[in-house]
Amino acid sequence: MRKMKEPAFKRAEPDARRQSLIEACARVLGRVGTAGASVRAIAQEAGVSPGLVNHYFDGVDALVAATYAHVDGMVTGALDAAVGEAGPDARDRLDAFVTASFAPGIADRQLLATWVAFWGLVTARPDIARQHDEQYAGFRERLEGLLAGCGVPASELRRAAIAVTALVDGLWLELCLSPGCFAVEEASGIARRFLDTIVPPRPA
Amino acid sequence: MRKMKEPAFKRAEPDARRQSLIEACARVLGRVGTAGASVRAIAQEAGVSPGLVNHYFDGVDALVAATYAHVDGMVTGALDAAVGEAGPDARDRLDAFVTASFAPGIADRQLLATWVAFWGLVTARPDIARQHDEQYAGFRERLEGLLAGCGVPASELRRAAIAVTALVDGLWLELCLSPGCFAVEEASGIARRFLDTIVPPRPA
DNA sequence: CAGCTTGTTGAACGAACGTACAACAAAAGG
DNA sequence: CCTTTTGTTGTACGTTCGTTCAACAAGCTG
Repeated sequence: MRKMKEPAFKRAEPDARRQSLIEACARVLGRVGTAGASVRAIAQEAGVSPGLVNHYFDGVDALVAATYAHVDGMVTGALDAAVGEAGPDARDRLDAFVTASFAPGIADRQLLATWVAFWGLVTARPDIARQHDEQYAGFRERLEGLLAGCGVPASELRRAAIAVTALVDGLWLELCLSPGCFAVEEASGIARRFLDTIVPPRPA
Repeated sequence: MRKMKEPAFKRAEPDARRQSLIEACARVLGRVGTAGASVRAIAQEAGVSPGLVNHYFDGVDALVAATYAHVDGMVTGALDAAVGEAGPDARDRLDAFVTASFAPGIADRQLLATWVAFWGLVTARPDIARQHDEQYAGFRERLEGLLAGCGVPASELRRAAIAVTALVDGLWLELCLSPGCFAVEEASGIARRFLDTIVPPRPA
């Protein structure tokens, strides 16, 4: 029987390889936390050699930033999908948005690890702080659209979006950090009740 | 002129030394972030030799955990002081509590750095997760007391405390991460308005 | 099949890390 | 003043880190 010489490695398109490194980074962050997310650990998780990380990213920080952007995009996609499935009613769409924020896979400790790693860079790196500003503004803008659809007056739109974002983020954070403290249903119940206080009642 | 031989170092009581190391750790975390908070950097900040850190703490993680506990105690003290200065009215005291959460020195990026470093340990270390559970429960309990004083019924106390904590934490977090996005006054305004919706109106 | 392009490897390097420990000296007691 | 105690030092060790780069091979081209 002839021994087939297997290829030592497979080539990949730059974008695909970048993607696989990002996903490996997210997995490592979720498993061992910020401290253990070294170039070597991430490369091993992705099944490639350590040198490849520096070939695609300027150091671990840049990879973490890219991972944050990617995970943020995934979350945004999941929330948009939930809004899309909610039907035409504006309030139903808003409720779907906040409820999906606490769904399993979103309110997840492993996901939080990516956020925490990113926040850890904000303190010392102005460019990372700017990236956070932009993505946070994007999230708020999305929420402003949903709130406007529910009849929140334009003059209060900004304040309402900041408030809802803060409440959802705070609930999400504690849900990730202390999953046993309160249930997902409690979180979405609290958020919905809060929405009742800032959204005009729907016409009966 | 006789040259005085200055002492090469000064001894300190164990508690005082521990305290100075904790404060040095907080300063280093605030300046260079989680990644740069090494044993050597913290020891240099405290003006002592590197070996002393391991003499008082079982590694950097334990020091970070102790720093978190210390900073949490300082914040609690500041909030309690604000409540104490607020006078006898229950609602005034509650307002003082949440307003003080956004005061300069509390909503501070350097303070956030300690929190982020601590959160980074929660993912991988169950004992750290338990410590977070306890301190978070303590914060919530304190808030439940203030809410009860305002006439929030006992059956809703738990839910209300979770909600207020989440909103305050969410506002505090974004205030630290993106100080330019909205003002401190906006944050406390949002929080007070939220309190109006869960606290029974005071008797006129 | 030969040649070229380039994604990928893996070792090598210096720097920084956590840890341990023997030597030292400051403070206290006699 | 001498002895004891112990907080503190500073070095040394082994490990792990990020980074670099010459060599290699996979896959395309002709």
